[in-house]
Amino acid sequence: MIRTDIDFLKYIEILNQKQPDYFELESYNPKAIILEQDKRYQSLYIIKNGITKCYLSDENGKDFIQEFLGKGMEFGELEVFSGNLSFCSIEAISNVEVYKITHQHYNELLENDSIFNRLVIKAMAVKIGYKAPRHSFQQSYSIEENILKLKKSYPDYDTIFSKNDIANYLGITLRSLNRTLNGLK
Amino acid sequence: MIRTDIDFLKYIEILNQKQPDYFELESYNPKAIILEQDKRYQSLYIIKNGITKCYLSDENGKDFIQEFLGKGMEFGELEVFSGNLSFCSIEAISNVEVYKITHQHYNELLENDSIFNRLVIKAMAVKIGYKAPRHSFQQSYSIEENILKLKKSYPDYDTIFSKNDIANYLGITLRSLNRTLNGLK
DNA sequence: TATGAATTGGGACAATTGTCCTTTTTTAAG
DNA sequence: CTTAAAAAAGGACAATTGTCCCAATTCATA
Repeated sequence: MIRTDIDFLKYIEILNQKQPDYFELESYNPKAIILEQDKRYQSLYIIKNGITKCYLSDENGKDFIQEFLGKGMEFGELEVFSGNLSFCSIEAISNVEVYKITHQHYNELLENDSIFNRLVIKAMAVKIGYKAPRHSFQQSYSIEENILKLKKSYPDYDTIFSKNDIANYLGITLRSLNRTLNGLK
Repeated sequence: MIRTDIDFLKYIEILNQKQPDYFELESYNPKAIILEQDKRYQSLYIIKNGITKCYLSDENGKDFIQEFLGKGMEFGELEVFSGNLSFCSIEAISNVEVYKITHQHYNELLENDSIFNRLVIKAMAVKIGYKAPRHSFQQSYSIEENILKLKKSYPDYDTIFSKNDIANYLGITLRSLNRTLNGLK
């Protein structure tokens, strides 16, 4: 549910010591929008601390939460390769610290640092790999089974996230979430 | 709906001329399983020709089609980085030709050929980028809207794919698909 | 061309989930 | 401490979608 990548974070912190001019440390309060959908950015981010949500908003104002991102997760990196506008928004849930790096510096690292390169590829492979099973499960199983699964892997999920976020993560309405939670009691 | 990556395919064919010992050309008939979920592989594939479906099967035997893959799409590459068993199955829909390359050779190319490296990263970025909007749309909109969207981008989708595949792609039952198609007539 | 298998189509009903509201509870700010 | 706003909870009803069938059609192959 909350993705992390500790190896990547560790390596970023090593790099940050070697080349402090590559990274900028930023802080955000809960509810701050760090990255906004459909905007153009020159930089991307790696989470040093805290939890964010990554979500898509559609024209009706409905949000679809893709994932919750924690330590070591990067975001805004896809735009380096596609050249497109950012295709999701990132909002801080807790207090969040991020390393910010420009596309240009990121590209330099990718080309000149093979360890960095490998870590980035690996992170992307993981991102591809976990999405499909989740969406598959969400579509094939009932809301009840989805909540039970969530509870199993994150017993205290309901203390960290709002009901609304959980519903948006599961792709259901708040009403359905409440109803199902009642059924479980 | 049918993903392709022509730039990547072109580059693979250039590489194949330079280093013919890296690639093996294989052919499959419709319905052949090229890659099977939960098995271990030493090689991965790039599609030279034809259409395949990439799907996950759950324990109840339900299939969830992630994508249809066409020219230039690679599959089985995630396992190079994760070391895990294959997490989806790939089945030929039309006659299919693929380039097969071992994990080892693939890794060598990644490390020594920066153009190849960049194409692989780009392909992964695209894979990450298109999944989320699709699943978001599928969850937020009615079956009818999903079918209309499909028709728009692939007017002749129903001549290429079976009804069952379309239903599995949309994450709905065959019954629901038929009902909705009737409503559209 | 006969025959069983796969694919397509749809009726009837049940279950699930969403929509629209209203109420209660909690939170945050003055 | 008061008060407005946000979050949580849930009633009533409607709409959507699934389940379980069975019939018709097409396809592949002996």
